[in-house]
Amino acid sequence: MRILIADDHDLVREMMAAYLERDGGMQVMQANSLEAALREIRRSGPFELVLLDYLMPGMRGLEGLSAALSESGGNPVALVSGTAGRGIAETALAAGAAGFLPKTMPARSLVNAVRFMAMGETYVPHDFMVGRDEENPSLSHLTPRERQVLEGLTQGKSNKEIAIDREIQEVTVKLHVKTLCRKLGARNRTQAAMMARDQSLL
Amino acid sequence: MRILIADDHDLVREMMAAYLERDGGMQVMQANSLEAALREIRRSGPFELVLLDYLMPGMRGLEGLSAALSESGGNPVALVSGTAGRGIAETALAAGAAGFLPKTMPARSLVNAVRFMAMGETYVPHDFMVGRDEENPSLSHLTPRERQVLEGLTQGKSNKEIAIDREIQEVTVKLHVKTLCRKLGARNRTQAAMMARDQSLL
DNA sequence: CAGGAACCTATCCCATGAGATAGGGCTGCT
DNA sequence: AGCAGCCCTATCTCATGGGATAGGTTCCTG
Repeated sequence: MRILIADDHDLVREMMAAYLERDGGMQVMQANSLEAALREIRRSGPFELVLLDYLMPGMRGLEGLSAALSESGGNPVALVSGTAGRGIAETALAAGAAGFLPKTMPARSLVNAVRFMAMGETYVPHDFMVGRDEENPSLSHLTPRERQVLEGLTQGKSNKEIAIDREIQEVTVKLHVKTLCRKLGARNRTQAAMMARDQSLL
Repeated sequence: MRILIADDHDLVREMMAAYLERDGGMQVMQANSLEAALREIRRSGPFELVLLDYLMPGMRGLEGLSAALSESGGNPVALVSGTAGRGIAETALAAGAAGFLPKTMPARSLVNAVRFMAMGETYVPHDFMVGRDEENPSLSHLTPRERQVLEGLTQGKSNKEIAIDREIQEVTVKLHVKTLCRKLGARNRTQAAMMARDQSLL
């Protein structure tokens, strides 16, 4: 079985590769950025599974996932992350990911999960999706525009800057900021930005 | 050689343990939180080296490091982190850490680094500390008060709230915010907060 | 077609943040 | 004593953010 692991944390990636090769008998290729991963997919053909780290140079949220999906033409692509919460996981699956592997999962489940996904199934740890539904905002209730505005907030931009970026009026940005803060339970833009960053909502 | 790895990312920790046992011939104990690590140190005696993940339940910045250091009585304790920058590394070494291992380091260096630190030496990847000195703020130029205010900013607090917390006037907080933003190169409070969080300055 | 959802805009109002300027007090160092 | 650095405060601008209300569009779905 040929798979590709893309993660900029050399330590983690190389150890995962060693583990999957030794305990899973797989052939593992590696890349340390999204760009390198795409190049590898183009170069050495389709993989039975591609694992992408969620926080990696070039990923830009879930854009990288889409890029990898279209590049690997039908073959499964899954996300790996140490920090992202269910909000990300849900969005990733909706965007076509084959699965989501939190780094808090036990190592012994890894080989099975990889095999499972390579067979075309969708894998998410059971205990990862259950639990708090209301308690955890999970940004799933944010509209696309609100997400864009929130992205601007995380970059410390002013309403005016965001308005220019998105080509809308400043008042409209204010509206989105207000509703987005309400949905997230934040008292102001800074808190909203920190929550987004903390929970890796974006 | 007996070492202890404490990391809440089961996947990463278990694979590191497997790697060090197989390729390094070491005996590796594990813990998934600071508390568990301290318990393990007390229970199964001193280790030749303890590896602590920087972001782990109970760590509270570098408090966890100090706790582990005093608990393991003279034996070396090192930090591992995927996100922290040189600001943290410097502070950690100053606080008595035996070394700092970024997760971006190559896996093959790991065994050597561990052996090195277990012998009482201090290990930090060379390419990690060099380079940008001015470019990277590293918060070392912030005064104690400014750090406290920055902490408030990362919690999304208003100037008034911070003023009450620290028992100073609101105007004074504004002054600190202004100078702190200048030092960090941030254009506003939100950017300053995000920079602090990004680089794990706090 | 009616209703909902998401989006956009406008106009007010008040609170807050950002910035400049000008002090005074304290500490530690030379 | 003089200086520098840090901390605190005051007063005064202007810009920005936060919030309410009201009304408009488009698109999709029952």
